[in-house]
Formats: sequence, C-alpha cells, structure tokens
Amino acid sequence: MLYIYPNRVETLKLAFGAQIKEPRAKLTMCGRFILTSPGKDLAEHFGLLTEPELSPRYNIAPTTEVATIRLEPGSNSRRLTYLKWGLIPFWAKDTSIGSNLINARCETLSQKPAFRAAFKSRRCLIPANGFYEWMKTKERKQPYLIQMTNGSLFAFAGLWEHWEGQENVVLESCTIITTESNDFLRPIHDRMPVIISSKDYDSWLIPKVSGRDLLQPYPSSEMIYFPVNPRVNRAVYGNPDCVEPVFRAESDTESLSLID
DNA sequence: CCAGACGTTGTT
DNA sequence: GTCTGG
DNA sequence: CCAGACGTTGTT
DNA sequence: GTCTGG
Repeated sequence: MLYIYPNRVETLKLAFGAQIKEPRAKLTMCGRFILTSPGKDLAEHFGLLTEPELSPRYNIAPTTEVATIRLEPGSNSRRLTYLKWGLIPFWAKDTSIGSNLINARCETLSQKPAFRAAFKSRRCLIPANGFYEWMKTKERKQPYLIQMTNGSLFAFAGLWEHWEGQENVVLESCTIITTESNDFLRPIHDRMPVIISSKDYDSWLIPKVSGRDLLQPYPSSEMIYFPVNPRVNRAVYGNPDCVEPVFRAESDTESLSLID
C-alpha cells in the first residue's frame, strides 16, 4: 500500500498525517528503575525472615519481573516475590492491557476499575535504589538517575493483581503509584512515583488502613539526581555503566564526556 | 437492555 | 467484575 | 520509560 | 503518529 523503504519516515508522516514537532526540554515520568542492594540488605531493611538471592539490576523495565514485598497470606510477615511490572486486572481478557498500566494515579485509585480492587486489598512495596527520568532535547533523550541523598534502599508504593488465563495460566502483576511532584522535581515534571517511608511499611501493606494519607510526595531534601550514561535507554541493556554519571555539555553538538 | 471500555504518560 | 454510552 | 516496527502476496 | 516488546 504505502510502505516504501528508503524514505520511511517521510512516507510514514504522509501515511499517518503526522505533524513535525519540536521536542521541548522537559523530564518525563518514571518508567525505569534500579535495584542494586544485596539480598542481605533487603532482608535487613524490610525485615524478611529469609535472605533473598538477588543480583544487582541497573535497568529494570516495564513488562519484566520485579522484586516486590508483600505480606504472607494469613500473617503479617513480609515476603519477597517477583511480579510482572504492568498490572493486569483479573477481568482482563488477555495480558495486553498490562503494558499500559505500569503507573497508577493516586488521586483516582478508588474509582478506576483497573485499580479499585487492588487498592482495597492487594498492596505491595517495590524496593529500589533509584529511578530514571528522561530529559528530551532536540538532539537526544538524556537519562537522569534519581536517588536518596545517601544512595540508600527505598520502596515505591505498589498494587498487585492475580490473573488467570486459559489452560491454568496464572500471572501476578504490579503497578507503581504516582503522585504530584515535590518541590525538587516539580520544575522539571509534575508527577513522581510514591515513595513510602520505612516507618509506614506496615500501614501501607495492611489494607485495613485507608492508605490515602501515605500517598504523598517524598521530601525534596532527601533526594538527588544527575545525568547518566544514555546506554540505559535501551531496555535490554543492563550493565552497571547505566548508572555512570556523565557531564552534559551545554551545547547539544558536543559529545557527552564522563566525570571521574 | 447490550456492547464496549476499563490506563498512564505525553503532546497538540 | 462493573461502569458508561447508546 | 525507550526502541523499533508499522504490509501483503506468494514461494523456497 | 501509534502500538508492541523489553
């Protein structure tokens, strides 16, 4: 029909009536994070009974399995399990909706059909040592890593779901809740993931508490961010140099050079 | 009543 | 499953 | 979140 | 532009 090779972009613009846009310099939302602490540290931080086997992950992407902390059914002990990132509601006919539900707005959790049930009774914590945001310029997408000032382990507020497909296929999945940004991140973006203070872990996980009051922007004073190696842009690339700080030249035409 | 959506982010 | 739109 | 695909027919 | 896969 209209797919002609050499001038593919121009052809597609014609095909889809695309407008030519000038991207603006602005950070986008959290859809990628890291978990690098050893299992021993997670066990300590979350009070796990057994020490999990973990290898550091420098580029955790949607649709992959992520480590989560949930309450053991029937008890209040915490357990680490892996869930697919991208929530699949129990009523979904197939799993394709999941990749759209990697985040959930905290303001509407109790109204949205996709999250309402999970918000009542299926909460989790998602351990992380940092998350990525991207600055878009005309030339490139520059990733930034956002962390606690001391680089320590923390936890996103999450929800999870149980889904059953045909032939006994069972899938458990999760989503990360977002809220308005704190003062530190607001100038560059108006949303950020909800981070739960360690003193509030039980309040979040035990669903008898409403939990609404915990879904606040985390304090600015405890956060830092810096530009990192753009190799992290590829979701399949997971080497430690993802978190390598880079010095961003003022001019877009200059290449990036490493600090240190 | 049935059919179809059910979500976020970002743009314009 | 449950809500909205027709 | 970003990267990469984005289509059909037929045949080997 | 918009959807899918990671």
